[in-house]
Amino acid sequence: MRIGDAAAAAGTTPRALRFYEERGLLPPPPRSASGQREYGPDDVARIRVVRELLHLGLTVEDVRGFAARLDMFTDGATPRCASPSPSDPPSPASAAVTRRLAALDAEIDRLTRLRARLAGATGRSEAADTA
Amino acid sequence: MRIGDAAAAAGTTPRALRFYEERGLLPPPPRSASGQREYGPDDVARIRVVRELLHLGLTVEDVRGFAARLDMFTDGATPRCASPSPSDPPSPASAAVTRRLAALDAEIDRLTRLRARLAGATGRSEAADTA
DNA sequence: CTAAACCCTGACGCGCGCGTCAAGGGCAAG
DNA sequence: CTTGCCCTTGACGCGCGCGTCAGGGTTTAG
Repeated sequence: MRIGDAAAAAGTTPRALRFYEERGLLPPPPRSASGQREYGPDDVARIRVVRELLHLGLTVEDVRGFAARLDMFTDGATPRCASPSPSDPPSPASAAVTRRLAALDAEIDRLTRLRARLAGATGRSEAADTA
Repeated sequence: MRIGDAAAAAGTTPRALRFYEERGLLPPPPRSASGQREYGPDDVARIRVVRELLHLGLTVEDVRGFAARLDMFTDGATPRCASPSPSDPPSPASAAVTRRLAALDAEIDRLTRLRARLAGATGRSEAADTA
């Protein structure tokens, strides 16, 4: 299948696929004689995984870090970093997840404090909780 | 005083002052014969107020919305939107604050959900709370 | 008088995940 | 053959709050 169909099958756009490829999230697919990209079903599965990871808040940089091992996830539905033994060398994936969690916590923290300061300085006093 | 001194007195940079002026957060100050901006102590106070509001999470757009009434705050230390009667026509300031609070809440909400999904999908389960 | 330090305007850079336009070539249907 | 949609690469746009450089003029201390 060509890029448009692959993109549609994965729920995204051709532009996004070229972007992922350019940034190293997808391997360069084979080309037809005229230079057009040729994707297979496995590629579509991989694209879905990449998109899931991005939607989970990982950055392009994060995902590129362990792009080579992404095929391990293409069979399962949701990526689960099972830890066989608690003292394994941390995989680049779980390291990226840890960093992202820390970054998210820091940002949530910052915004929460900001909200408190803004509400406090203007005389309001509701809470902001949804978790 | 010239722009460098005014900026230093307010704890910021000349570039920021020109930026505030360009975006309508500060009134254009008088110029010397050679075109250099001339600031007074009142201007410094106003700059401080603008910076406080920005640090409180208001956007440039927000602050520009009620820039004309900012002088009301230049004598008090912390801006307090006292509400004389609970059913007043909302000032542009408190409207902006309300919008910012809502935007902050929405963003905190989004990040919190994102964090939960990321933690959940990878098998971790700590909480993220600091408020 | 000269050099240093300041001021001016205008314009690009940043970080992110693509969207969008531009200019050209390919591919299947009528 | 033509029509019309799809593909290719390359480059800019976005939103925010300035930082930073370029290429000048001004002011001030020695």
